Amino acid sequence: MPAFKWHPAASQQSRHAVKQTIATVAVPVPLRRTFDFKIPPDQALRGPQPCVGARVQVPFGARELIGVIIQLKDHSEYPEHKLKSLIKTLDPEPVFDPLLWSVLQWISRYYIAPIGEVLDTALPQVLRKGNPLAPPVVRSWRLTEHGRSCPIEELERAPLQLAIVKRFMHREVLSPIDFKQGSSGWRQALASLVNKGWIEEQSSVPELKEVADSDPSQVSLNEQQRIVVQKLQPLLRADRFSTSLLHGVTGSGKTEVYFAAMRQVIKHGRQVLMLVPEIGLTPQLLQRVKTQLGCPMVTMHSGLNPGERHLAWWHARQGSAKVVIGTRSAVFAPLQNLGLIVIDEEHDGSFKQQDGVRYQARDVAIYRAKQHDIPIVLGSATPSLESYANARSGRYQYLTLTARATSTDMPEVELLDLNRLPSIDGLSPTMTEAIEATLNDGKQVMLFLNRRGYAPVLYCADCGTTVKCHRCDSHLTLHRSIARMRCHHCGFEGNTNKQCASCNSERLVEVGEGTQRVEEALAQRFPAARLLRIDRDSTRRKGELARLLEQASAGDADILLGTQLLTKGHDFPAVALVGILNADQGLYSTDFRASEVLFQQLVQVSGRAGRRDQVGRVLIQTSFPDDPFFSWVIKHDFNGFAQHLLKQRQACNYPPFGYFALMRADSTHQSRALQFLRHARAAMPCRDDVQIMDPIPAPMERRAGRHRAQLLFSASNRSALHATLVSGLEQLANDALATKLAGSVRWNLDIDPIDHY
DNA sequence: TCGACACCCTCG
DNA sequence: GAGGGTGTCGAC
Repeated sequence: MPAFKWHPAASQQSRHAVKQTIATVAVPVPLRRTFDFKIPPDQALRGPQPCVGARVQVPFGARELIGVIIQLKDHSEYPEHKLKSLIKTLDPEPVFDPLLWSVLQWISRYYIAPIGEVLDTALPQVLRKGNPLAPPVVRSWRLTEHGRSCPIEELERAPLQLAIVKRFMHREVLSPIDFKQGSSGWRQALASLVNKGWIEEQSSVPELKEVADSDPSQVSLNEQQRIVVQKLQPLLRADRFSTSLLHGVTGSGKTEVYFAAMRQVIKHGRQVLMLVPEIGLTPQLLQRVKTQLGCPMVTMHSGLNPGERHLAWWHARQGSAKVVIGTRSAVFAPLQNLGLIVIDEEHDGSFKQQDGVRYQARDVAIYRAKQHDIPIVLGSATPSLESYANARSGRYQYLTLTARATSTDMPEVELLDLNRLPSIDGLSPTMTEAIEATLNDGKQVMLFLNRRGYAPVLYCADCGTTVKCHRCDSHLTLHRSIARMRCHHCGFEGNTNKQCASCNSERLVEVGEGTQRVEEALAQRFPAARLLRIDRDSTRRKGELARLLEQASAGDADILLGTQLLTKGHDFPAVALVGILNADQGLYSTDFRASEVLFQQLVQVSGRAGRRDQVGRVLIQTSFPDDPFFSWVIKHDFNGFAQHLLKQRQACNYPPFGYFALMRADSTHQSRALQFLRHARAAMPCRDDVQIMDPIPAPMERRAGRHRAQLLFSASNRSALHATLVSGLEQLANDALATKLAGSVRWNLDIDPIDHY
């Protein structure tokens, strides 16, 4: 693999190596290069002896940054007198273990991402800020012998201290959270008590508790699950790299298979990493992991505060956590004793990081498994075409679960032709009747509409003007309940006008329907039904989504109405009818992946119908009922559809047969983004096996006040694409005009992009 | 003459 | 990406 100028090959050097005087440091800036610093002589050095992989504090321009040592050497290419010195070293040892280190180096190479940013994303915030590489501790206090023997009357003139001592009568140990509600003077009060020797302070690392009520033996597998687990056995035992795709229809019980595999690995004293989609980390799943695996576990996801994150990271690193379950970024969890990686819903888009370092966590996980020489299991009811193709070609072991675990049949799917059925507020009469019948049966209805708000367009009946966002090329969506117009692309929010801005007409028409409009219509039509709307607007507050989902699956709702938030891996056992109110967005999209995603959504959402011994019914409203797309949907024929898509993709050399990279640029100045990309294109070396398109404006040219453009690269071979980009970027850095443009143009590179916006 | 702002450059 | 330096322009 080529070594890049900005990214010298790093070898994990022993910290006892010959004394080196220069440290090459990766700093967290979006620059694809590293910087050299002088290492002060021993007596002047603050902190432990520098070693590769350790954090250091360095002067950087007018700032001081925390970076990571990439290399130690005795000579710098950069003039000696211009070098600055390390301010201090922070770690006596590398913060990353050698295998994770090599994964991070690979990410930087593969995604052509600045190594400083890569390392930065892999560290918990607490360590990024330069805190010591030490376990997060909580302080607590207990009464000393002296305190016990003293008469509390002595504290009569210090009421707060008295109150604290009284608390120790009920509790042996008190920690800061016990004082959070109380008066603000508790810190001083505690300090005085410590001074007097009444109480003593201790600090400890919060321990991971074993689960008390777990019962790992309770799980029984059905025949298919047992066969799959048997096939996994040799791979789990082999102690070498292997990739398996577990393709199981919705409700087939993939989770039980994961657990069986995980249990076996844990039994042998190894750790397990389980990645789930952002939405998938629900209390429901965590409860199952806890009770069925019954071992110390940590979660890693965006809902944790920095302290909690650090604690989870620490337990993973120490090996005290046997299972780490988390979202995308958990792929960087420090696990030295890793024995298995599981990726649930591997097709899910949330595994792709969409800003900063644009990595695909599934692919990183596979590379990580290879480094650790361990098995990885990808699971989905609707695998990504990439994984599916790999499984069918034999590169991955292909495991299938074709029957639902509870022996219910797959739901029956019917199409409702919107051309023939008049729909009111997004609901055709047939749909309304079906909802009514289901409610009368005392069963749950789930409705899916991938559009939030009340109406996506507000249109003037007199002059035809629509209300647009002034910062984006898009319409403002009406949110009637709060009487605001919102842009779903930049977050702009404005008041609703009673009159048309251009002709003052009051005949404003609400065109199209979002979840709020349907909610209103349903409330009118079925006033007795308990209605739960689940979309980003109704779940804005933290934890609200989990709460609503719990409420829904507990059966405390008759109609669930929601956007794609509803589609992902949550069990609603009582749902008997699933209605898809508009399947057509995505059917004729410019994005070649749109139909793949739509199919996945339809299958996932249909899969919510009819679990627990009742056959469900799925109704899909569409204006294109004759589109061949639906013939596969109706038959639940993922394989047929996937084969069809693969043929199409192969014919035009699209992923997974060809490889894409997308360079995006945006600027406040119209045309500058395009101009920059033209320079970028010109800087790229020409070769037959890499196609570079002409730069084009993005599908939504203006967004949040910035003009956007993109440049698409495609190749039938990854390394050719990679080599082109690397040498092209180097060339681009020498292009004076491009550099000048880059001042006002923001740009980024997306390797294996999943959407082309 | 001052401050606001856009632009540009550097960062070891 | 952030911070600082420089140049431009309008207001006072």
